Amino acid sequence: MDDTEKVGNSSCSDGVLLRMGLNDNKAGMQGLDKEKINKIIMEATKGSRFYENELKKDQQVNQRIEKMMQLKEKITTQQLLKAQLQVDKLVIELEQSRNLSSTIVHIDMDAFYAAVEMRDCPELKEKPVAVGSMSMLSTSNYHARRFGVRAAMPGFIAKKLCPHLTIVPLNFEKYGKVSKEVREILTEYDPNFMPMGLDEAYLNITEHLEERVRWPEDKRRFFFNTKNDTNMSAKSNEGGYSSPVLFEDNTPLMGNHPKQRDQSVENSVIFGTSAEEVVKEIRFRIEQKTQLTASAGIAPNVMLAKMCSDRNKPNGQCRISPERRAVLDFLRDLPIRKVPGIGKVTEKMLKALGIVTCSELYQQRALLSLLFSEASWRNFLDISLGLGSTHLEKDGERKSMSIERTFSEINTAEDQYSLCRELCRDLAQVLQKEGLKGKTVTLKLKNVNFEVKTRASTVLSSVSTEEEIFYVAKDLLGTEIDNIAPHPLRIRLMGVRVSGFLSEEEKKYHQKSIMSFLKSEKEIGFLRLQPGKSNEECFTKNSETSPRGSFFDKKRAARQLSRENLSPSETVGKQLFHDRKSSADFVKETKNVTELQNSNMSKIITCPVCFEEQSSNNLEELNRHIDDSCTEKFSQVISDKSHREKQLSNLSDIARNVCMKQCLFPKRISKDNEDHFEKTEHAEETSSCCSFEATEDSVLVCPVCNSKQKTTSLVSFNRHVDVCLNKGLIKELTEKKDFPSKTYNMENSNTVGEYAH
DNA sequence: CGGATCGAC
DNA sequence: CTATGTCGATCCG
Repeated sequence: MDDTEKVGNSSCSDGVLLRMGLNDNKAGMQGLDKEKINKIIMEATKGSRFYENELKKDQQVNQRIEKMMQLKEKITTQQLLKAQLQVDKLVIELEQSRNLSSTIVHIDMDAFYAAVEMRDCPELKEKPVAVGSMSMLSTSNYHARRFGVRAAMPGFIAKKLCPHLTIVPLNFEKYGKVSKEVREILTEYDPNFMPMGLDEAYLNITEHLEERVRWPEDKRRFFFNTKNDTNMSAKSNEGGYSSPVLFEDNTPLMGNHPKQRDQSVENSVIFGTSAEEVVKEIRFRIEQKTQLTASAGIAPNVMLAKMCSDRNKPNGQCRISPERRAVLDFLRDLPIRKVPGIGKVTEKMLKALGIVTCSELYQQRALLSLLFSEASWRNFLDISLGLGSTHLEKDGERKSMSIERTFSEINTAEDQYSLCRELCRDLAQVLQKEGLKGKTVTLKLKNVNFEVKTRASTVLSSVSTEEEIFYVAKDLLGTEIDNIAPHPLRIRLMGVRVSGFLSEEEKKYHQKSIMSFLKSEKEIGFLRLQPGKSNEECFTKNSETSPRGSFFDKKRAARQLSRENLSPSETVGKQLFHDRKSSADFVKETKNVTELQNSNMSKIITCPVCFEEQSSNNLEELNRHIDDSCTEKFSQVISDKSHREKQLSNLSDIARNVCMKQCLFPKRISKDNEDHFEKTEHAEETSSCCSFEATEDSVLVCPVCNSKQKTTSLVSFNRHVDVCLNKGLIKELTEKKDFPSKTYNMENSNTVGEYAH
């Protein structure tokens, strides 16, 4: 959305509020200047709980900056030199991998929600308009922006800035429809285009361009929608901008092709075959179809395309030609805040280091590699080189699903619990619609002082129904209520999230193991932990002898849990208030369940492991089902292998193979004498799948320094390998005489890049 | 794993 | 009166 335009100047200590107000004020136009805007905002804000919290957050950021500056002081020129060598070696690699062959387009509808509302209500056309409510605005039109009215600003403050502002409530259904119309156009240019919200999308038009050169003119001819003509020209004048005829942007619409000025058909236009022409065509068609304008960016990668579309909005487009030089020129004076992924906080931190533009980001690359995490400074480096993804990766599987609501203060436990239940119910509904179950439930609370807390709990088996989610969430909530007692918990927001879904891969693995399990006992020899004995015997034995933390203990815990959870849903529903479960209560509940089971009432029982409702109330049958579920659960544990393989993919190539082998076939060089279950010994010999369990306490050898690493986790092992790799790299760089040929100079280290100064 | 934070729409 | 809702990523303990 073009109205999400990043604003903010958070470098000054009182910058908290500035981010809401800054606005270029076109000279001579009706509106307010920055100073006035900030004054009004400040008056409306100061003293509020919200403001106090903003100040608090701001101080936290300042502390982070202080820490960073202290770290910076400790850096020696030696360290900086080493870092420079290391980073610049990487720069060379990155530079070699630069790929300019794709054409990525970013389409961004102008002030989308506001534009739709204005289109549908001519009354609004000449007025300042915002979409949202008195408490929060989603967007504003350009007229309103001149008063400092922007997205993410509460409506009541916007009203103070601009008393004539019309606030239109959100109407997502309508925006969805319009969005769909736009997408129908986009899909013709890239069937795999990637929508980002309702008003933005990325397209990879590389293939389209290849085909298009062979297209006859007729395929590139489009007609004006004469019916909407008047409407349309009014539209491109949105907010009083005296902009022009369609496509009077940076380049003339018709380009140089003589044939493009086709007069034979009065009300049609023919577009050329270049990327610019394609994008003009897209914008033309969008406007003809929806009466709304869009801005666009064309560039060799996603990041650049996004920044590019920002350049000439509204109703304009911009292209970075696929040349290294053009990319670097574009970036040279570009403020880092314009870069997607760089927000208010990062901007402020970098500003503390004197970094404002992308070229400055490049100049400080060595320093940044010492002050920031690997992921961060690598990202900074990519940004300053103008590197980004050259294709559109379809987003992966969903990782979490959540729901949250803001309300006026709620401070009684009773209301809080019923609210929590309601959230769980609504969440369960959408969760089940997508057929998802997750193992982690997170409760989010925001108190009346705007302080946010999250509390999570991971359970053994995936949850998805209202009851299951609430069962976990209510305890999290209870703990928070208890923690603050005797004060009441005064909240203004509550949210519930479920995460930890089985990935598609895991689902398949899971399914497969169930299938083979059901198919025949013989075929699942790998599951059998002790040859010659049945699985059941194995499980029972281990559940008695295995050390704490094992799956079998968890199973037992699950059974315990089941006694609480087995109560039929109505009971669970009633037991909710103030049930911090005194042991007496617990006994009562348990007793109820026992009675229930003994009686022959036909109630629905929920399996504590798989959480499926069981029609039978025969205890034996139920227990058998629970055992089966546990077996299933066990195969899930095995399938965790794929997780670790994913982690391994983060390792360097050299390290990965070694590590992979060792993880799959761990060689136990030494081990503590405690906590070894027999199971793993057997498992190691019989199957690599089971042996994975044993990896936790095995010894890995660093593929770089060859020393034995006793790891408790792959993460720390990875860290060690990384350190070793870095050491090796520095050594290599300092020892090699032929590389680099130039001497590195701290002050002026532009040996690789091309930024001036 | 859990919690906080950042950033995007 | 009155400062969103949802999601993914990352960092740290």
